Amino acid sequence: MSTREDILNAAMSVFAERGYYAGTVRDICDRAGANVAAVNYHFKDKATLYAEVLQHAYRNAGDGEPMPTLSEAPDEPAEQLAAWIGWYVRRLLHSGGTDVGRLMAREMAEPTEALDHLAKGAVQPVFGELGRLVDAASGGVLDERTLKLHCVAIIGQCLVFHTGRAMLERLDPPHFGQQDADEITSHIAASVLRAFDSSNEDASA
Amino acid sequence: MSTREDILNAAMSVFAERGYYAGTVRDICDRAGANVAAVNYHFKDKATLYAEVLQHAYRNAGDGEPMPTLSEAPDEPAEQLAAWIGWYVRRLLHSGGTDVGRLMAREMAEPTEALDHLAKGAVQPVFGELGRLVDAASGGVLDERTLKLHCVAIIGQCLVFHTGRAMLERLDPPHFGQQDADEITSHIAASVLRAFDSSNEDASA
DNA sequence: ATCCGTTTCAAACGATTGTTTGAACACTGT
DNA sequence: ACAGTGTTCAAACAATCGTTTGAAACGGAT
Repeated sequence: MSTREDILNAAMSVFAERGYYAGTVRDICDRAGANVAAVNYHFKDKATLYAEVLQHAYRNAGDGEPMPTLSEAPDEPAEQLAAWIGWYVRRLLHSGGTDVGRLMAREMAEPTEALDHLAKGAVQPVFGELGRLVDAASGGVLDERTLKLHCVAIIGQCLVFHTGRAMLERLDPPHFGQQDADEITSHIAASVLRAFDSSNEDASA
Repeated sequence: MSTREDILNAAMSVFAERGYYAGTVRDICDRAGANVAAVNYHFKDKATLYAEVLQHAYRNAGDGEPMPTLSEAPDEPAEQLAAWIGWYVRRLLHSGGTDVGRLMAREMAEPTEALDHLAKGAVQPVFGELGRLVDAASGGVLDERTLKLHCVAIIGQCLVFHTGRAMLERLDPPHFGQQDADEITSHIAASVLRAFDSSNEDASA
C-alpha cells in the first residue's frame, strides 16, 4: 500500500511545480518510482488523482506551527497580533517551494469547487481569529467595516510575499526572500499598529 | 495586417480562459478565423505569441487613465502618493473579471519565461515610480531597504483585492468588491502615510 | 500581362500526452 | 503445491499537441 501514497506525494509536488496540465503522469510516476500505469490503476485517471491531491493538501494544510490565538486575558494585544503576523508570514514564505501554498494560489487564479470548501473550512477560521486580534490590539473602537479593511490590509501585506514571489525574484535587484521573514514581520507589525491610529482619529473626528 | 491583431486578441481571451498549456493554437486560430499555421508565421511560436500577449495586455491594462508620476516640484507628495494608490486600486479592481487580470494572476501562480520580460519591461517602471513617490511622501529619510518594504506593503494591500478576490467573495459575509474602490483607496493611503512615521521613529532611535 | 515578395491554406510531421492491454509477479489461504 | 487475488510492468494505443511544408492565392510595381 506504499505506491499509492508515493504517487500522491509525488503528484502534489509535480502539480505544485508545473501545474495540472504541464505536470505529466510520467513525471509523477518517475518521481514516485512507479510504473506509468500506476496512476490509472490506483486512481481512475489524472483528474481523479488531482482531486485527491487537493483534498490531501487541504487536510495537511495546518500542520507545523499552530496559529496564535487571542488569549483569554490579553495583556499585550499588540504583541499577540505581531505574533500572529509572524506566524502567517513564516507560513507563507516557508510554503514557497513544492507545497500547499502554490496549489492554493492556482486555485485562486482558476477557482474550482474545491475552493468553496477551502474558504469555509480553512480560511474563515484564520480570518476570524485575525479579526479578534485586530479588535483587541486596536482597543475595540473600530467599526466592523474598518476592522475588516485592516484585516484585509494585513493579509495583503503578508500574502504579497507569496503571490508576488515570482515577480519579486525577477526584479532588479531581487527583493525579499525566505531569509527575511523576521524583518518583514516586524515591519508589517509596526505599520499595522500605526495604521490603527489613523482610523481612531477618523472615528473621533 | 489584420490577422496578426486578430490572433493577438483571440489568444488573449483563450489564454485567459484556459491558461497557457490548455489553450491550444488551433483554438486560438479558430476564434481568430485564421489558419493553424498563422501563429507560427506571424509570431515565431506559441511561446513568443504568449509573451507578446502578456506585454500587450499589461500595457493596455490601464488604458484611459495614465499612471500618476512624481511632479517636478512636488507640492503635496502625500496626495500624489494617494493619487497613485487610487490609480492602482482602480486598475486592479477594474481588471477583475477581464482577460488582463486573469492572465497576470495565472502568470504569477505558474510562471513561464515570459514573466522575465514582463518584470523588466512593464513592472519595473511601475515599481520604480512608486518608489520615487514613497521617497517624496516620506520626506526622503528612509533607507533603501525600508523604502522597498513600504513599496511592497502598498502593492500588497492593493493587490490582495485582486489576487484574493475569489476568496473574499466566498467568505461569509462576502467582503469588498469593485464598488468600494474609493473606500479602499483612502484607507490604504491613510494607513501608508501613518506607517512612514513608525519608520522615521526607528531611524531616529 | 508579368513578375516578386507577402500572406494564406490544407495536409502532414514528429513528439508527447493520458490511457489501455495482457502477461508476469507477489502473496495469502487452503 | 495450487488456485486466487491484488499489484506491477513493458509495450503499445489513440488522440492531440505545436510545428513544418510546399503549393496556392493575393497585391502592388514594372
